[in-house]
Amino acid sequence: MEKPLDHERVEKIAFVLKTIAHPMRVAIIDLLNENEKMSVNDITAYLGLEQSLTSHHLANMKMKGILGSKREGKNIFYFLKMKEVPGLIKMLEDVNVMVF
Amino acid sequence: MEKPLDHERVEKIAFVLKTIAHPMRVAIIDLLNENEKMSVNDITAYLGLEQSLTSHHLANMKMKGILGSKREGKNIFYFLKMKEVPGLIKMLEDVNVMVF
DNA sequence: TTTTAATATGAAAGTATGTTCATATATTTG
DNA sequence: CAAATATATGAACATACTTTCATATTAAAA
Repeated sequence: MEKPLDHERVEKIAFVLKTIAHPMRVAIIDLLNENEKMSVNDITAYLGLEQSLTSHHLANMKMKGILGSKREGKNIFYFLKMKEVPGLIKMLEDVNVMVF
Repeated sequence: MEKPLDHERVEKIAFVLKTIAHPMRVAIIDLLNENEKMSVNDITAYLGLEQSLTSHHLANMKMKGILGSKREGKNIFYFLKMKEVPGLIKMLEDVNVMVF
């Protein structure tokens, strides 16, 4: 039997989960898992969102260490930085939720 | 290259993530991963919470299919129901979050 | 050097989530 | 059956998160 997680770990785990626990964020992460890097415009267009909303979500995930970004001329490309994250989503890919 | 997740899947994944994205919930899940089943009292005592707060969290996770419960006399025991969930936490066990 | 394209930012509004408190319900025990 | 124990519930409040909107910034192109 393993030791229970200590308080700090629990906080960190919840922090990461909270950061990605939103449909738009999951979609963005999935996209970036398949594309290495994408501009804000591409993501916005691909997901059919509003520019500034996409930007807010990206900035938030970047601030929290999930994503990174890099300017290339007029564009800013975002990419996955926290390697554990796509795995989480993969693990839930076939999850079955009755409440839906 | 894999197909992007469809809208419904994204929603379901986010739904599960949202349900567990809270330190108390992570701790409860971790506890139930190591104990098969636990009474509300045990969980409350173990985590040092308030009875009714524990109860609210448990009820919420049960309603959403993460946990199940079973009465045994005076006690009600909760247990893990959604098998994918402990794996998510395991996957983040050693995650490193700079913002902290 | 003005205009256009791409992205960011901040504040306000809207919505959802977590917590507390007081009380209800169910089960066992004396 | 009255008291005690274990758990649930609902409403009020507090806090956090998401979205929108208007505007700022940066870089490229005309």
